[in-house]
Amino acid sequence: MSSLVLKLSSVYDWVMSQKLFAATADDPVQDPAMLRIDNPPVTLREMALERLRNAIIAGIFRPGQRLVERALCDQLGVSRSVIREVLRHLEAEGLVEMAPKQGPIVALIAWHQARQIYDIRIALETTAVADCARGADPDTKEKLRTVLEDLDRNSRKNDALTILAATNAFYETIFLSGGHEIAWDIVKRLNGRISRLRVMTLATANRTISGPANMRAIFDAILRNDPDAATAACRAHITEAARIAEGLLSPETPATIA
Amino acid sequence: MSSLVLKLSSVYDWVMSQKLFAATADDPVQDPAMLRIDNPPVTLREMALERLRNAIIAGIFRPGQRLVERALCDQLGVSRSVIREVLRHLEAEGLVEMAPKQGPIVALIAWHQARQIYDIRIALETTAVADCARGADPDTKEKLRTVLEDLDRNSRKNDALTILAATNAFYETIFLSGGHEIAWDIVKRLNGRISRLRVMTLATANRTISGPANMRAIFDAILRNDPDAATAACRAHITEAARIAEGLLSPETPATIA
DNA sequence: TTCCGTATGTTGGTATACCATCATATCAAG
DNA sequence: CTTGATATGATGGTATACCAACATACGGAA
Repeated sequence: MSSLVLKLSSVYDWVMSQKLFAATADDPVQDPAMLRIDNPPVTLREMALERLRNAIIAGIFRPGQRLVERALCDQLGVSRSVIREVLRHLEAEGLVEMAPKQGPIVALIAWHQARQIYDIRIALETTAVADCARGADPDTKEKLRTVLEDLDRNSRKNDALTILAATNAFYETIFLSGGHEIAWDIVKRLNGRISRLRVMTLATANRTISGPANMRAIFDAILRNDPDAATAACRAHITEAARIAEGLLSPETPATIA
Repeated sequence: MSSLVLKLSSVYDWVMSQKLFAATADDPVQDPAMLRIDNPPVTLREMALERLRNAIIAGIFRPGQRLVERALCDQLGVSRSVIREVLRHLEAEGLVEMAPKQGPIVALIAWHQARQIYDIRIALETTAVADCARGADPDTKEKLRTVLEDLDRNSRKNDALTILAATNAFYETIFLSGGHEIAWDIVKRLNGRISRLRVMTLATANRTISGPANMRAIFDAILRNDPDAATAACRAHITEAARIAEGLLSPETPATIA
């Protein structure tokens, strides 16, 4: 770990690949603002933020691990100003905590918190899928179909991070189709906080089977424009994930996952 | 506005009054960790964060207004490092946006976003009040009664910020009694983003009447341990607030409230 | 009068320097 | 062997310096 390096030199392509700009660019057909030159002022801070966030979510930095500022400076190749501003952002996101007298550490997650997160996801995601089932346009349905195909392909390879990305794409499509950008922001943030749990959950054998099955049930309900069925399937999906997560986390020490 | 000064000198008492530490100190009876000395490292950054956040929520800085870093340095009496880290935090909270080529501005709120926020609040708050109604202990009920009394007293004075604080205390009690700390964090943050709307909504005459009435209906339902009635009353409370807010915001220019 | 180029001042982005504090190690006294 | 005091190294908190880029104002030329 001491040799970990996350250099930012020549990461422009990487940044571009992260569709950082999806939030600002709408459908080119409808949005004349698409003509904007939009030379994106990719700042060091933004790059470092994405890097560090991904590193934490991917588990490169373990929960509870100290994030020594000067060490991060070396690893990322930027100054402390940048690192500290990034840490403030991640702190507000809940991914980093400030341990008293110690400085920043990767946030710990207790089961009673994870459970709340799953509950909130149920509340927000069931609303979103129901809305989507009520009025999904053909484009959305087609997109969901494509995402599910990707998921099926990838679920066989059992690459947790890839599956996670596909799952995110699935729900992102649902949320955004119903105009729930803010709710999606919240869910994204919450998912970041339980990312380790999600990876561990996916590693569970039966999860790679029933997870996609549940999502297909949601998809079918949306195709049939059946909000109630979609809600039920969504609730089942998250509830099951939460149950698996509880089995993984609950027996651990009283409040943390290391 | 140019003479605005938010000096931090000798604000220790103010900070203490903000119950910054409520999150770290639990019930002293149950929590032996309460014995900790806990010399709170009140950092300049934390003070500046609270100050600036409150200033934005209170409307001292208007939506869309530029937050020039060096000017804030003068107004708050701290260096740019502190200001910039605070701005990062507020940016992650959604209270501040980074305008391209311009720097930070107070976040604008469009009605289609405000509407989403009210919808999310309905999802989260109905869940919380239902849980509270299911298993509220006498202490919680007593606390709610006290808060409602405060509200009645203050609602006559028509001081929007005070009423807002009492309303927050009401819901905070409900959320925390059911162990929904994370949901309450989310709601708090969302409320910050629509704080102007909330103040304007409260200024509406009939709101000062029906708002407390709705909250009393929620309270009564909790007293009777009637989750369904509590849910309905809560939904009515938020829906009504949203309707008033829509009337205030919707006729405005296409996407912002200034 | 209009248009264009230059100069200037403001702003955010970045890096670095300094300081108080805390944790740890070392060592001496009991 | 244990306890306590001192020294030292590391860490976060804070302030400041420097720079590139942008916006604006001004002035001259067509």
